[in-house]
Amino acid sequence: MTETHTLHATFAAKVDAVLNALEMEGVLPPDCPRNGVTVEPPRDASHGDLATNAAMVLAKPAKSNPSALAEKIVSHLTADPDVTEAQIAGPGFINLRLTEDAWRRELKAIAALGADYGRSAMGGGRKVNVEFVSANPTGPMHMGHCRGAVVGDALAGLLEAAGHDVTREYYINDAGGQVDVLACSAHLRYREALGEDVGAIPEGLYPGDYLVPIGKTLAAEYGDRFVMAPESEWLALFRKQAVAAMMDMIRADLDLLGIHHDVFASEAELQAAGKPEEAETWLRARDLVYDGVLEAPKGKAPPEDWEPVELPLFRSTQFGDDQDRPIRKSDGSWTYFGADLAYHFQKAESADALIDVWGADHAGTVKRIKAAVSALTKGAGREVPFDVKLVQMVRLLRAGEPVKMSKRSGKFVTLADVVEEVGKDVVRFTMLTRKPDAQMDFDFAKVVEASRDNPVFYVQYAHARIRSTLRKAGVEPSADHLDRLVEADLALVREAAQFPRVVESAAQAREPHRIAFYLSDLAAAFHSFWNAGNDDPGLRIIQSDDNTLTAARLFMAAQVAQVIRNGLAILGVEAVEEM
RNA sequence: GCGCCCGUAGCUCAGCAGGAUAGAGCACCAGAUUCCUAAUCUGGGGGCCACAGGUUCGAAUCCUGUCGGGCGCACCA
Repeated sequence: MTETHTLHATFAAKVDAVLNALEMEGVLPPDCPRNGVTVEPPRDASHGDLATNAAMVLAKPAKSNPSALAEKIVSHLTADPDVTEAQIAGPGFINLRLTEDAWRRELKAIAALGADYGRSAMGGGRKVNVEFVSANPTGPMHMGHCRGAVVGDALAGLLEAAGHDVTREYYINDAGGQVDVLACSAHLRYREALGEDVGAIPEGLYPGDYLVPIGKTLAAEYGDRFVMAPESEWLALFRKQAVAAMMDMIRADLDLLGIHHDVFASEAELQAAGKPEEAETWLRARDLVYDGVLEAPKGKAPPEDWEPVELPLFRSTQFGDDQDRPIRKSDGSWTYFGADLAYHFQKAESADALIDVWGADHAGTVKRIKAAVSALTKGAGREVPFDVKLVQMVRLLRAGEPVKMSKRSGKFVTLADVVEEVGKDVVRFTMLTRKPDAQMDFDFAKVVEASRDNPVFYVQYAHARIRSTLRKAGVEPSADHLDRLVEADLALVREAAQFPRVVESAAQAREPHRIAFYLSDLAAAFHSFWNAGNDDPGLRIIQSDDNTLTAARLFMAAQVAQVIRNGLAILGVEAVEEM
């Protein structure tokens, strides 16, 4: 816990200590649960620096009323040398005002911790597996994958910052029908590479040009031996090579976004290792899998080829799902779900918690997989918490007009195109400026706009302003005379000092977008401070006739920049030095 | 028909697992540049938090129902 000596953490601990003392005095009952107690800045800054709801939350268990309990808490808190004022307000809030010195010390703490300021030990080194992207290995990444990729990676970064041991994982769906189609498409390109006129790519195969180089590679390697050969001779081979080539492309696309997975897990290898059979045997032994016939879909006209078939079904209805779900197809091969439950069980063996980041179009499958993971891990004697984060679709716009895409022709906007046009940092930050479960628009024109309503720019601009001032000042930042700082400076320090608790609460909620919103707030506080220097020259950072004040201001500003940099780093965005 | 997500200012969205008078940006109106980046800032108007009940000291937040929008509904991943 060495890295949590920040002001917010310190005061949370102090309130906790007061509650301990009250417990000793018999005011509070022993072992009273305190999870509802918060210590955070009040919504209205005029109320003070910090506020706690402890008296309201604990009044009932203490068999007292909020204001009476608050009085007792306040009498302890006023004894603290860092507290100048402790007042009871509203229904029982306790508002604290801290000494200016406490904030000056926090400024030094930011400097001392540097890039580590904001890191937390909250996670206690728990192992969290975050599976994200997991795009089918049948082509390059397109914008549909982008948001999940960024949100997943930023979530992983956030959990790391909050003290978790994070594994970034990608599940390669290399065992289903789609990769057979890929292999057939590659075979066509292979024939084409050998000089055959294949004409238009038939319906049902992947038409994209990206398969042309695969065909050439296969032609160079195997000559014409597979041109007339039956599918059974080349399918597995072509599938393997095509998938490998697709994964190289996908890895390159992810690299453009600065995303690097620790583990790439293959569905085909999982099946080859017999993992789904193991899971099935286990589930059958507990009557969680049985052979049954599903009813035709209700409400809508059933598909033309629908027919009742007996399949091995997982009892997901026991866990709130609409119907039981097949784990094998009628030909005996595994369904996606059948393999996926075994895969999640495998992941759970080496993790304390699992998180999947999925596109919202898979929302309908959340219940069954959560049910299966719960059943399997509980059955193994160690239930592993499992969370599915759904990210909504992104609508691509160009100056307000939807960007047209045609799936049939294989023409879609690739991730590489977008990154090339607007840059990695813009893509990443923009994807995090909306909570993931709301649809969002991504407008090529707006995201590169240099204005207040573009948060990417706005935050970067604040950082660049500070850095360029530091370069131009001609005075070294110094903490020697922080007593020269005035209220306007300290207001900025208070905002910067929120960072550690923002990281913790964002990590707890598993919502990286909160970091992005906080950075916008901090940037706004800085721009406001900067412009205050227009009206009052005494508030400018550089005071040509006063080197000690300049040095103190530079020190303060440098720490604001540090916090912006640290926040951006969690999101995987680089801070710029100038604009 | 069923399930999931969503409904907050004219527009785009926050709202920190129930807290104080619901916030920001855009747009609109009025202002600030002999000065470290005005690519910015200051002030103003603008709200039945879709609607109706419920839970409690207290609800935009939790529960139920209604209305409205999006997505998904057999061996596709």
